Amino acid sequence: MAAKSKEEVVQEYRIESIQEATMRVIGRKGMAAATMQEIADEAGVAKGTIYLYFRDREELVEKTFESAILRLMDRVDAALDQEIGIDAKIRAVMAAHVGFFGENREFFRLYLSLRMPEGPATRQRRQKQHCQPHYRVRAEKFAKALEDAMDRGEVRRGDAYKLALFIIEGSTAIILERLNEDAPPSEEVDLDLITGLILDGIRKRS
Amino acid sequence: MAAKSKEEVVQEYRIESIQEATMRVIGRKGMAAATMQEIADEAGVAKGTIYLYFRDREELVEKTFESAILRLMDRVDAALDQEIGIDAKIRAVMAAHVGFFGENREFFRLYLSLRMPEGPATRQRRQKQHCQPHYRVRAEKFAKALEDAMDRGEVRRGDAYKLALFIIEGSTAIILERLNEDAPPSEEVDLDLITGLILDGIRKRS
Amino acid sequence: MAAKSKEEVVQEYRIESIQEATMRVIGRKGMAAATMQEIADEAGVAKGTIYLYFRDREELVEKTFESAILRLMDRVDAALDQEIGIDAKIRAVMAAHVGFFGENREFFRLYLSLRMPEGPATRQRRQKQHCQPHYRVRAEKFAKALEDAMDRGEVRRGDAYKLALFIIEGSTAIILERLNEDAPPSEEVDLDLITGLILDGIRKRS
Amino acid sequence: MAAKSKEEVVQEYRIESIQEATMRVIGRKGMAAATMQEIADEAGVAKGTIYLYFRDREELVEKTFESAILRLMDRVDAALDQEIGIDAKIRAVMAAHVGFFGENREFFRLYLSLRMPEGPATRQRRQKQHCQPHYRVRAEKFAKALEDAMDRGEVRRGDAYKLALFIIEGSTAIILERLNEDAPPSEEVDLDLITGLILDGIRKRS
DNA sequence: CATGAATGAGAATTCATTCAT
DNA sequence: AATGAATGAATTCTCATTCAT
Repeated sequence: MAAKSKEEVVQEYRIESIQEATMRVIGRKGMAAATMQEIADEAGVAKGTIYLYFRDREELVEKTFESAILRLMDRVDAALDQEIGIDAKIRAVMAAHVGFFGENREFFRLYLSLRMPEGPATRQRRQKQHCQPHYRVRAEKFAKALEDAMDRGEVRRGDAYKLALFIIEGSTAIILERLNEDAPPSEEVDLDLITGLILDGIRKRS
Repeated sequence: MAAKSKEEVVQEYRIESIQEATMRVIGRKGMAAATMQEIADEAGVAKGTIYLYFRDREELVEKTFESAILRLMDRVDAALDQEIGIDAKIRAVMAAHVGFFGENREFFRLYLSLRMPEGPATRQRRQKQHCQPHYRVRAEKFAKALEDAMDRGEVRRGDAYKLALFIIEGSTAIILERLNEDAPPSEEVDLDLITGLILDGIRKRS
Repeated sequence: MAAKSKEEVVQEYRIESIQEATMRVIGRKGMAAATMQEIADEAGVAKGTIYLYFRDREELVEKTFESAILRLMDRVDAALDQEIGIDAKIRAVMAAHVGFFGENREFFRLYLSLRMPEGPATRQRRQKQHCQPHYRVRAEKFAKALEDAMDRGEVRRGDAYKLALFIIEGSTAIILERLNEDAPPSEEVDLDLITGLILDGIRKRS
Repeated sequence: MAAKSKEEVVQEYRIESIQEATMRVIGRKGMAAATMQEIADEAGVAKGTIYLYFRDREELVEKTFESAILRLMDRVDAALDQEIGIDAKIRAVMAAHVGFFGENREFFRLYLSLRMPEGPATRQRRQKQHCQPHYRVRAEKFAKALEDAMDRGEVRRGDAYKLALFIIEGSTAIILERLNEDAPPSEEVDLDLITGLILDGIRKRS
């Protein structure tokens, strides 16, 4: 059995604590002001140690972003994979988002900095952006669920990918707003708002 | 008549061309990699000249962002101020966005970098964030239009501010996606998609 | 006879007001922080105008220093040229210093920056130091008076030049201290102190 | 025994060699023209290394000045603390000065730049002037010795602080003159001159 | 003559990255 | 493997000087 050697365990632990430190520091100072030194201090390791596990700052940030977003996507996948109606599915996906960002508030800044593709010709100083795929992957997964619902007649036909983009970004805006609110309403209230909006729009119907 | 002296004209021209250069360079390289030197080169002036018109890099970026966003908001305001139903109004607002971003593609990166409040404790190195207000102002204006529509019975009652956030961010995602598409569909198609989604949701109705 | 043309008068007036401005700004900000812009503003002329009358910053500062020190030296010369005993002469010289610095408080900083030879190999960025001569000239004039007094038997024989240096710098220290005192004593008191020290030393005699 | 760890030794060595380089460069180029790059080159380290040991240029210059002046003051204190008559004491103090400046010729320019309080409103760009105290402290220590001598009847009563200023600055002038002389006389000759002048003045007595 | 916008060399400072211990 | 002192490229910003108007 894949029994991890002590070295592997230590290694994984290091990687994790460095990534957590990275997220905390970027969450605190913002992407541009987060220095390797401060990240190292936060992680309780020496600056040089970081370079044993990550090629450079860019890779560190990217991998940190990726591993967080993967955890988010795991939750979202779990929601999407359920055999439930599109109503419940959307609600579950949104609940996954709300829960994740609530538990990982420091991820916020990192997410804002890297979530979107930066278009062509980006590869400069900071940010060489191999991250773009995730954005698409996430949207595509959601689009797939929408297409299934379209097939089942639950949802009107349309460009599922763009709908997915709209829904993800729109709901993210609300979720991030929650983080800034002094007294956010219960999750239920915001979830109702989001799912209601997505499913039925804002138009009043008799 | 407020006849502008020659100096004022020249001054305005300088400011404009520097801001345009700023937008182009940030559009090309990204916020972090855009250096004063490259902006100066792009604008065809010396580095020092920029400092005659802007206190420092921060003010340059901020003012550049602001003047662009003001142009966007002018268009949006024009759309919102029309005496038309919420359907048409939303479509007009979205059309304003699509048009603006289509004409100002370089603004994209700058917009992504500065549009959102960065939450508490941001005031670091770069970005003292006087930009935040615009984000809220824009959302609030839109929220006001929604509230009016609620009063008129066109729209279901709900948290207008959060609805506005959702709509703005969601539609922005689609608009930005257009910029990356090799062969974007006609504006009409995307506008139909967006307004349809906002007004009626995705649910299929018999 | 040398009737000054209007142009010459204007020219002299310009030079004078620029030099006065230079002294005031250096007096206020210190040598290093005094910029051409601020000097121009203080003088009420454009930056470029200064360069019509002075080759560069260095020449401006030097000439400003020189013209002030020449005024000081005129007073000192007047004191030295009197046909009076060395006691009275020293007192008169010191009175000239006290009076001059009292009237030209802004000169203080400039004086501190330039008074002394800076040794070999100075010619750098700021300060190419053609000013050194004055320091020596002043000391030599004073030394000449001491030598005369030695010849007349009023003063013990010794290295008149070094005595002069000692006396000038020592008394300057006291005079500058006056400028910093909130409530300086009457000039007479400090003059008694200085001349007493120079002439009779500090030793108590029966 | 406070055995220093190797790191501490290395650290102290670095600090010392950077400070020595600072003194040499300022001695050679003058305060204003001494750049961090040249100081680094002179010290044989990289520019960045200096910033590991000193916050900024100002702190570097200040600390360099201070540590030199402290060494001078140690010597002066040793002279002042001796239980000897004022004659011998003054001579010893002056000998300390002569010796120190002879051994630290590069300190000269730094000393000229920072020794004196620059009067009110100095706190500008360069020089926040924590250096002022030393000037006063040194004068006050010397004044204290003079007061003791007054109490013992060796010295006439008078404003001890101003006398001290006079003596320090006056003798410094002579000592600095030595540094510029091609063939300075023996120390003894100058010391005789200085102490004679201070104690007995220049007046010839029968 | 006077102006002041424009210039660009040059200075301080930061920080990702390396490498000897 | 871990460290952290050292590095130096890169960046921002300043300001003396020039020159077209």
